[in-house]
This record gives sequence, C-alpha cells and structure tokens, in this order.
Amino acid sequence: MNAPLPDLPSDLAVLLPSGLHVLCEPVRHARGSCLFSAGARPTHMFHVRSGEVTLQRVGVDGDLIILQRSRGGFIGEASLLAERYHCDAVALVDTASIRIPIRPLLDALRTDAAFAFRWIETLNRELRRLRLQSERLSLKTVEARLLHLLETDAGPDGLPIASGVKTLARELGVSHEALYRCLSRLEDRGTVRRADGVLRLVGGAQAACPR
Amino acid sequence: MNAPLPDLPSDLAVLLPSGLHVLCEPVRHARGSCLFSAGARPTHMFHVRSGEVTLQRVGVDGDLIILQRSRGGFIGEASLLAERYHCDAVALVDTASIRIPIRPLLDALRTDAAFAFRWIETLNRELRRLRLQSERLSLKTVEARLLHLLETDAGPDGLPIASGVKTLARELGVSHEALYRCLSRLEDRGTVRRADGVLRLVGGAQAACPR
DNA sequence: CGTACTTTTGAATCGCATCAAATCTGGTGG
DNA sequence: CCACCAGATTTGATGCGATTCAAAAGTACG
Repeated sequence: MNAPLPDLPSDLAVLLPSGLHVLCEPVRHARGSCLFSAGARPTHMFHVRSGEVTLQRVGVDGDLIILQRSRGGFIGEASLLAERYHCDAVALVDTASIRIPIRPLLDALRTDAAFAFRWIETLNRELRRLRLQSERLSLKTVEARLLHLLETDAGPDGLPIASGVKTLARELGVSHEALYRCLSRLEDRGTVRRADGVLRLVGGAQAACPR
Repeated sequence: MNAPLPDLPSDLAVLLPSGLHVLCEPVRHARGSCLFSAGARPTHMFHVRSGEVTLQRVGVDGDLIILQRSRGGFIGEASLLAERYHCDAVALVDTASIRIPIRPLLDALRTDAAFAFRWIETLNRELRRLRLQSERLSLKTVEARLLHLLETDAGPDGLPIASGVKTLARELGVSHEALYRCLSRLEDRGTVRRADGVLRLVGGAQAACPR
C-alpha cells in the first residue's frame, strides 16, 4: 500500500523488476548499530546508499576480522540463500540504506530470467572485488597492501576514510600503529596525501598494477 | 552433432539445461599446461572433474599470487562476463575437465530463469568460499592459516596436497620454508598427520571455528 | 647416472605485533 | 564557557615470527 517511491535511486530501479520497487523501504542506521547480526535469519537485503558498513566477525581469539567494507551497493549478497547470517553488518557512521524483503526477491529471481541475469552480473562484480581483496591480503607489507587498496578501490576523488584509520587498518589486516606509521612515511615521501577524511595517491606514481 | 554424452556427470547434468548438455566436451590438461591465460578472450567455461587447477597471477614484483585453488567445480566463474581473463588457470597435475562454450551458456542464462537461479546458487557458494579465504589471509601466523584451511576446506578424508607443499604455501600466502617448519611442528605435536598426499587434522582437536 | 625439483635445516635480518604512554580530538554535562 | 571523558592519533621500545639467503639431502624421471 506504499505509494511508489519517487526517490528509488535509478541504479536500483533499473536492476530490480518493477514489482519489487514498491517493496523497497529506505532505512536509516545510527553509527554503531547493526543492520543484521550473525545467527539471525535473513529477512531483508540491504543496499547501502550513503555512509559506511562493514561485514565483520569475531575471530577465535576474540579479535575482530573485517570481511568486507562497503560504502555503497548491496551488503551480504551471499546471505541471500543462507539460513543464517554468518557475520555482523555494522554501520560505522550514520548510514542510509534501502532494504528489500528477501522472499519476494527470491521469487522474482526464480521466475524473471532478465532480472536473474542482472543479479548474476552483480554477483560477478562482487566476486572480482573479493578476488582483489584476497590478492591484497596475500601481500606481505603494510605499504603494499595500502597501495594496492588505493589503486583498486579509490575513486577519482580518492578513498574516503570517514570511519577512521583504525577501521582501515583492520580491513587491511594490520595493526593500527603500523598503518599510522606507514601513512606518515608515505606522506613524507609525497606518495600519499591525507585530507579531511580522504586518502589520495599523488601523481601517476602508481606502481603498475594489473586491473 | 555430438552424440549425447553418456558420461556427463550428474551434478553438471542437473545444473545445466538439457540444451547445453550436447555442447559439453571433456578435455584433458597435462600437468603444467594452461586452461586459459590472462588477457585471452573467454570462450569456454571449465568444470574441473579431477586433478588440480590454480588461478594465479604474477604480482608487481614478479612474485606468484594464487587467487584460487580448485580440485573440482567451475573455474573462473567470474570470467563469464569479462572481456578478458584477468589471471592464468594452470593445471598443477594432470587434470580432467569438462568445457562448455560461453556464448550458449550466456544465452541460456538470459532466457532460462530456473537455470539462472541455479547459477546464482553456484555463485553464492563461490562467494562464501572467497570470504573464507579472505578471513584466512587476515590471520597472522602460518599455523593459524593452515589450521583454518584444514577446518574449512578439508573433507572427511583430509586435504589432498598432491600438487605439493610449495603450492599450498603460496595459497596460504607464506614462504614454503615457513610452511615446512610449521608442518613438522604440528606433526611433532600430533595435531596434524601427513600421509601420501593428504593432510589430516588429528582428533577433535579442532579449535572451534564458526562455520 | 645426471638433471631438476622438492624437501629439509640453518642462520641472519626485517617488518610487524604488542605493550606503553603521551597528545590530541570531539562531545557531554556541570 | 570550562572541566572532563572516551576515543583517536602518534611516538617509542621490545620481542617474535616470517622472510630471505644459503646449502644439503632426498626423490622422480629420462
């Protein structure tokens, strides 16, 4: 009975079949709140519009592992078919998302081949991103990992780090002290510039990195 | 014009629509040969039946990075929609696969919603596997990474390492020397047993690892 | 039998984790 | 407005684990 949302963003409007448009709901998440928690049964799929969300899990020793950081796009696509979430989704800053109920989403995927194909394209992008993350984590030094992230993940405006360097450190799988030291070294050397919440690679100094 | 293959394995026969069955071709790859190479245009999708294949890429410094190791299942799902392969697929041992031409596969995905949905399930499994790999690579010690791999990737018969420990080392993102040392330490301690090409965790000694 | 590769052990070095402490920051309440 | 607190940022010192280089022993294969 919702009125059609005039503000459903165009990327989502194109991706989703029109039957689902009316089921989309904008949601706001305060900094620190969970979009969902490990163990819960998935009922909604979230599409992050603004803000920042991490998928994280508490490791064996109580240390926090960041599986994914998202500043836009779907979060937890892999949970679409799962019985339970395998990790927490936490808003690191105030975040806006659009949520879609999973049941109708699944029904649409089962019956609408064109939509299913667009979803496959989405999943493929996600696969490539995860490949890059694995590649990044297999690098051995903090500097190499950071540069790899800047080369593969930063937009033309650089890499937003509104949620702080400590989060970035966990995403790179290093201690925040090591990352702070690496950052000032790179700044001294002029390779990287840091300004109000954005990291930027300076110059074409980018070490050639395939794709 | 091929005769229907009497030996199309049942998992593939169930996944693929019958129209594609006749297009499937068994292929054999000698140890060391490439199923495909970075830069080439994807024409076929490969499903590994036996043997072992890695997706690998040469890093900036000429070091080899293993993106994925497969002992069965599709290889390079993410390349289905790509213009070019982004990495090499190399047979580490003599390998048998079934290859399917991509064009008809894409056509089927576009029009057959049920098949597209089964493909989405396949991609979701792949996503979860890659998440586990990222989680593994964010662990800091060789021992933790190896145990994580054994807990998440080993079957009831243990983990086959027919292709050698050096490959395993690269998959874990560590030097082979470090892995050899770690292995003998774990064997001395009785945590792990190594026998003709198979690694096995001994006892219920598994450090509780979620999923 | 020789070649190529893997497996194994040793020793030196390096980078990072860790612990500790000081400074800076934004936000809250008196 | 100021005092205060929690968290982020920064710097320093220490130890550990992994990398790296080196070399020897084992193994498969032609």
